[in-house]
Amino acid sequence: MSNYREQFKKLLKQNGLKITAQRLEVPSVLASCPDKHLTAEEIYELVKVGCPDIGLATVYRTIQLLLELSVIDRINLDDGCVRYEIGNLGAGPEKHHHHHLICVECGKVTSFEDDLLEELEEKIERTTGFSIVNHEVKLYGICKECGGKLLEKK
Amino acid sequence: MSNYREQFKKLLKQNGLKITAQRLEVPSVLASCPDKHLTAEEIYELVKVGCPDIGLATVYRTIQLLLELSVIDRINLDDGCVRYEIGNLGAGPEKHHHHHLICVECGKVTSFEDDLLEELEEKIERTTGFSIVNHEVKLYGICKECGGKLLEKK
DNA sequence: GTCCATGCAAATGATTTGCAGTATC
DNA sequence: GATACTGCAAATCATTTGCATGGAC
Repeated sequence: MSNYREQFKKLLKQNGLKITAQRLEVPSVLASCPDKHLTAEEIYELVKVGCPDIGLATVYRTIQLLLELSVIDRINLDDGCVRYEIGNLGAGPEKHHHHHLICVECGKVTSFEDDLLEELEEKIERTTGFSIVNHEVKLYGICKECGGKLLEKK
Repeated sequence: MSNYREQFKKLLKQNGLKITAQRLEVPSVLASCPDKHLTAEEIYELVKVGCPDIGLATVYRTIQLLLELSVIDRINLDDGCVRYEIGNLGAGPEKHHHHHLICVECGKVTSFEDDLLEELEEKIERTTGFSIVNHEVKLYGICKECGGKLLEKK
């Protein structure tokens, strides 16, 4: 949907923030590759296409802003750099998807269904009295495709 | 057990590595606070007590070594610095415990039972064909104690 | 005696910050 | 026109690396 941009502008206004080309471009880049998990540097390179004079510091500042507004999510794959992906604006604050399957063979990152986690969290809340508000789950393993390829080789 | 140190010495020898005071001191510090999740800097400060001339670089090098030998585990709580905790030497490579409950009120970090996760992982393997070999799970929320205190205030 | 390991200082790489100029409201 | 935002360069912070010295085997 292209009213994504309008929603975002409204969000900036609501928070007393100014609408600038830079602030529009960063989420636009993230939204254009929803499953890519880009680093700040990668975002910088892509943003420069539509906004050639932008500085890296502004990219970082905008990322910070977008995180605070929950427009984007931070992902840490422990590969030395933090990554970001577009969140689902307007879907409500409960709709995180900080849970990834990471293939140790090809590096591909995919998500899995929320509801599987909800079950786990319910059980933990019951057994520990800990009330869960957010999560970050990374499962490392071998994806279907790589598993198939490894079998072929044998 | 104090044969922990002997086990570790054996491990070094097996890998053709030299036994030095520094290499003995770092895991010793980690073992003395098993649930503390120390940063490299914190380890450095503690190691200096028994080994005053050690350099920070050696701490980092030793940590790297211990990670490779699976003597310690890395934990990233996304608070800007990586933390480490002693692993269970000799309990076999399958015994990770990279799954934590993090209280957003008091910052306390605890672990939860493995078997709850195993169930989740089984389900995911069945539904996605992804074969899981390791995990890092962080659940953010409010611990029992803080939950109680918050209720009292009302 | 031979190398591996260490300490120190300098290098690195991601991220942040200070500041003067610039654009938004 | 006031003030928030930006770009640049310098600063920061955790971690790594080069190199000459020192210690383990």
